Amino acid sequence: MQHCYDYPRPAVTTDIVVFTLRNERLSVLLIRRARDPYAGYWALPGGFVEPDETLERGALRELQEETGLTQVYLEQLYTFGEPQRDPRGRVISVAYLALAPLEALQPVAASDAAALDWFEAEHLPEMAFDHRDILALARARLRAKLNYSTLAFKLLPETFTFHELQRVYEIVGEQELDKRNFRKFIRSLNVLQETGETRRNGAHKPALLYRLAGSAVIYHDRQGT
Amino acid sequence: MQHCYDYPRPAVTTDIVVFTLRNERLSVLLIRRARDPYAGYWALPGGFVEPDETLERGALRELQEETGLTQVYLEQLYTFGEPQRDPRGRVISVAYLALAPLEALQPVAASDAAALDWFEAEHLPEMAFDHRDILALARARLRAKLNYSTLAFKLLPETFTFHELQRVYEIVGEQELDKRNFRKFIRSLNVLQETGETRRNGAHKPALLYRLAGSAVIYHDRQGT
DNA sequence: CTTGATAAGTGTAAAAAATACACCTTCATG
DNA sequence: CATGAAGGTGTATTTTTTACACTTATCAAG
Repeated sequence: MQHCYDYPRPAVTTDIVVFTLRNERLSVLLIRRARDPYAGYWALPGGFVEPDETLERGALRELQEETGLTQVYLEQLYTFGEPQRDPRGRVISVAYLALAPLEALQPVAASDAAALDWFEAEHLPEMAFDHRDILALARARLRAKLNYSTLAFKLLPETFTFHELQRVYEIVGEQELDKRNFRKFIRSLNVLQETGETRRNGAHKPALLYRLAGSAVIYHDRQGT
Repeated sequence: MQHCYDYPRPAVTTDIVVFTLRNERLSVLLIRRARDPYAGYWALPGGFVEPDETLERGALRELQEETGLTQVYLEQLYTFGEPQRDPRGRVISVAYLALAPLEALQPVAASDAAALDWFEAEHLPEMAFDHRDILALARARLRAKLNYSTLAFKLLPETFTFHELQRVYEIVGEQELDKRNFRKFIRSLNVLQETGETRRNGAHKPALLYRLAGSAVIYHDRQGT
């Protein structure tokens, strides 16, 4: 069945940049393209938006279909619309930034795993379309928002230690932080809740476990995107 | 001539929130809709993206066609894609934030002026579609970016006095600022260039005129969108 | 069960940044 | 040439950020 319009229309897709921390590295989930264009190259998960779904639901659906992931934090990143970005024709892509702890990402195995892999943000393979640009923007955005949002927490499981949280800030922010000052900074956000539990982690004092307070807002200080 | 595709495609439009300062108020340019849906309501300028133009060029073209404006600062704001946002069918809109000094906006008179008007951001008329939401987001974004960007300068003509710049920050930020501290803050950005000129403005000391240094970056401190 | 190794957890002093605040300058007008 | 009005300037105080070192709880090995 054909769908006809009086004027030409672009195709609209979503592309999702899924970041997680693996082996203390910021990593992104990519799919190896089986067919042309860019056969053999790696691409962001994503696909066409369907008529009755919101952009965000479309992104979540594509992510589920292509990677099996369902439990991720998602926010809109930017819309890419260069006329020549896809050689097959005009394709406008609404890019999303997704974050999740590695634990939430095991469903990846559920799908066609051969074509799926994690890459360190520092060591990307040859990428299809303008996906390298999209990824670069996602990374810059994530890094910028670290300091005035609670995005970092989205890379951790529900409960976590102070040190784990600090590592997120250090890895994403690409700089080492002072332990005492970091704790002071986080406490000043007033978003931490003690769980009462501890985690024994080796031959030393066990660490207290925290969770993000349910009432925690995403933005603090200077609000913005 | 019909354009046919194997799958349904949404229409893609741009909508542009043009802010300026008028009578010491943050104001936005709206167009009165002549026909249904939302006949008689006010809407943001914008329209369909053409096959061979970038999203940004499309936004600039629509702005020119509908309002006569050509000299504005433009940045992408957000993409709105709720399936029901337009009763005529699926329309995805890439919203842009535009800023310009009132002086650059006289071309407004060039177009069908009867249907065009400025509204104070605080006193908006009944608006079509989800344009009120778009406007609210644009306003929040502008305000948030004041403190870590040079967006405020985009609301001023090429040369301006310190006091005029302060008024921009006060009006957009919705709070009064201390004169001496403000000057210290701006100087610390290192983006001001003295023109050597002054402006006589009444029975008092004339004000020095400045311009934004050509090398000035948009972002300072914490970079981000 | 004592000892040593390891990461967790804590406070204070110094430096930097942000804030509060008042008077002199320059010009136009009468 | 006196007056009124906005332009322009510096310093002291408070707040925030940074730098920095020792004690605590646990495990493993002797």
